[in-house]
Amino acid sequence: MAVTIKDVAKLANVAPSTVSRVIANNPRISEKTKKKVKEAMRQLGYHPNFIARSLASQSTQAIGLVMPSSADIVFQNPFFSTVLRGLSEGAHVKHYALHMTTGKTDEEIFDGVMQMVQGGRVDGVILLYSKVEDKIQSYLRERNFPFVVIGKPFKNVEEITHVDNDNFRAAKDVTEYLIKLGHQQIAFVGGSLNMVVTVERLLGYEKAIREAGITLVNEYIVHEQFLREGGQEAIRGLLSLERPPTALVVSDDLMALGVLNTLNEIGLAVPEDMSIISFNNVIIAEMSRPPLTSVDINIFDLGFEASRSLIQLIENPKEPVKRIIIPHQIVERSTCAAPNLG
Amino acid sequence: MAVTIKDVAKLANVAPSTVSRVIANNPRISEKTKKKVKEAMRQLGYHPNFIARSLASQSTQAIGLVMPSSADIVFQNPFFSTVLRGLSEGAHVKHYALHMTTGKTDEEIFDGVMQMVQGGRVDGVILLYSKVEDKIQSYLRERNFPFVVIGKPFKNVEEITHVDNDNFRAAKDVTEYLIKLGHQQIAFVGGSLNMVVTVERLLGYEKAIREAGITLVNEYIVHEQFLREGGQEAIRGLLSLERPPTALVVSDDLMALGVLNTLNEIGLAVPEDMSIISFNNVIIAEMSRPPLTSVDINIFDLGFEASRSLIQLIENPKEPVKRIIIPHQIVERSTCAAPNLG
DNA sequence: TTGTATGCGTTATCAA
DNA sequence: TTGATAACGCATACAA
Repeated sequence: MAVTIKDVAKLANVAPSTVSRVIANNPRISEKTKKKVKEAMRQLGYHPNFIARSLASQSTQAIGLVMPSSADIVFQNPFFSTVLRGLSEGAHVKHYALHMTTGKTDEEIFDGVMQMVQGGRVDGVILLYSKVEDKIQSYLRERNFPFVVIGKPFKNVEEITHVDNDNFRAAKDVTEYLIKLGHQQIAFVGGSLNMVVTVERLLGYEKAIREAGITLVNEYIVHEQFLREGGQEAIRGLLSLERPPTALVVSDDLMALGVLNTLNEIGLAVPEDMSIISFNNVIIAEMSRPPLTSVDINIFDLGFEASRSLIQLIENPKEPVKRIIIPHQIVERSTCAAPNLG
Repeated sequence: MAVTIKDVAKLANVAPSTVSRVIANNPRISEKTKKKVKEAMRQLGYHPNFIARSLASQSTQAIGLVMPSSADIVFQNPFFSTVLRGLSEGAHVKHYALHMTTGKTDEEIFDGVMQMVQGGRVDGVILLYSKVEDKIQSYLRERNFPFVVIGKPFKNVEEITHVDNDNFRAAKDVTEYLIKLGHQQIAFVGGSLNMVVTVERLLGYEKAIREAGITLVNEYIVHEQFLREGGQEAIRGLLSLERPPTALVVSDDLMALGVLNTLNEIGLAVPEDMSIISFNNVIIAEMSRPPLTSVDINIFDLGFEASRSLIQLIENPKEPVKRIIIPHQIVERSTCAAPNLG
């Protein structure tokens, strides 16, 4: 058996409650006994038992992380390593631990969340993604359980604390950037419309197009799981239009990489024949050839701030709902140029 | 307050212990009361409290995950998303939860492990990497705490359950593959020698070289954090030798991508002027141009088996030490060819 | 087959 | 400033 508070108490000749107070750094305790107790702890190599503490104090000092479906290809995205880093560092500041739940199906994930929450394993939850219709968000709201979403909640935006980029604005910026370069035929290549981020970026794209007085072409809007072979048809479809686009707004770097490859196979040069701008600016953006012009959304900060906000929420339930917008910047590299008007 | 075992007991007109037995699926209980209790649980929406259960049963049903330093660039490697998936699915089978600890420095990470372990937050620990001198491994061994390492332990291999590839063999295979293609000047580009995996791969490479009767050239062995600009000098150094290599064994896909870019800038064609073969076969291996010939090490299985083994170890402390070797396969793509003997 | 009582290692509420 | 003592929610040995 491990050494407990009682062992320490015995050695220090005090009551267990006194030891507990020393641990909690209770001010109403004499320097002398504090020192005595600390010495005993050191001697015995005492370490507090989190489980017992959690049970007694009804708080775990742990944050639950909800990942997207592990079956989903987005799970492979370096995005998650990076948010995780931010999340972890944010939690670390306040000495919170990280508890994870994943699952293959939505059902599995939901069960995992229920277990974490009702099982009292965590004090709060962070959703690492935002879907259009999300049972989990409703569930947490109903139970009034502290949670934060990374991304924009689809419903009840005003009532859910979330950390997000202004994806609408970012997409608009990006599209205007292409327009300024002289492009008029700009296509949008996005992921699943079930993800709020895709919706936002699509809307921003459309807004920019409209504001520029360009007519929206339905065929220019494509949604695909764009990795590997899958994306090929979509791109070929785009190129077989009578007026094929001269530029692409791609919703994710990994997708953009797939697009780049497809274009390469077709024999189109980037940026000469086609401009591409994408989002997230993960590590491979700068490692692709040509290096991707991409929107840096500061993924690390997304995670860091999410942890911070959740902890605030946990420690002060009256904390007002917050919406934290992490800034973004276009990182210009080599995939955008003026259109080839040949 | 949440609904507890007592509430259920009251409603079902039984003792709390009876409810507890129903939960535990104790066979010594009549079908009738079991049904009655289950109905009461359903009616009240009862969920067992994991914390209380953990305290009483001295087991948490949670696995602790130790990641490498989040400051480290390897953290960004898609490798981790994939092991995580495997780990998660393996744990899920036996209803274990995942608890994470990360940190920027080795010190932080070590503290995190101590807290997890001594704080009783987890029943066992999985190390997601293997370093040459690792305080954490010694610590866990001393305390006789169940743990599994993904990779090969540097010390006490016979006494630590681990899940690994035969990296020595894989590197040997790969080198022989290049030799068979006709290469005689083969360089090795690896990561930090503090990682056991690097050491193993280097040894395999050397073995193959020697067995083929080729003399080992010290200048052909390079260790670098090869991402981004950093790798350039190393590659340029290699190329400025009087007899530059015609092929490269690169210890990681991401590194290989960096190498590919550098070669591209220098104006060397792959595989015509230089063959490259790398390890891990993460998603970007097939998305690079040209697509990388890479060793698939079945990352998912690495994680899956690690979870399984740890759980076995936890549930049966007498479980013998195991060494699980996950098979590997060379996936031929487009970065290897016969040397250009021009 | 079921109920009673005790303990798991803390925190927290009273008294002293 | 400190010490008893009762929770916290569940598991389990022992009784019945």
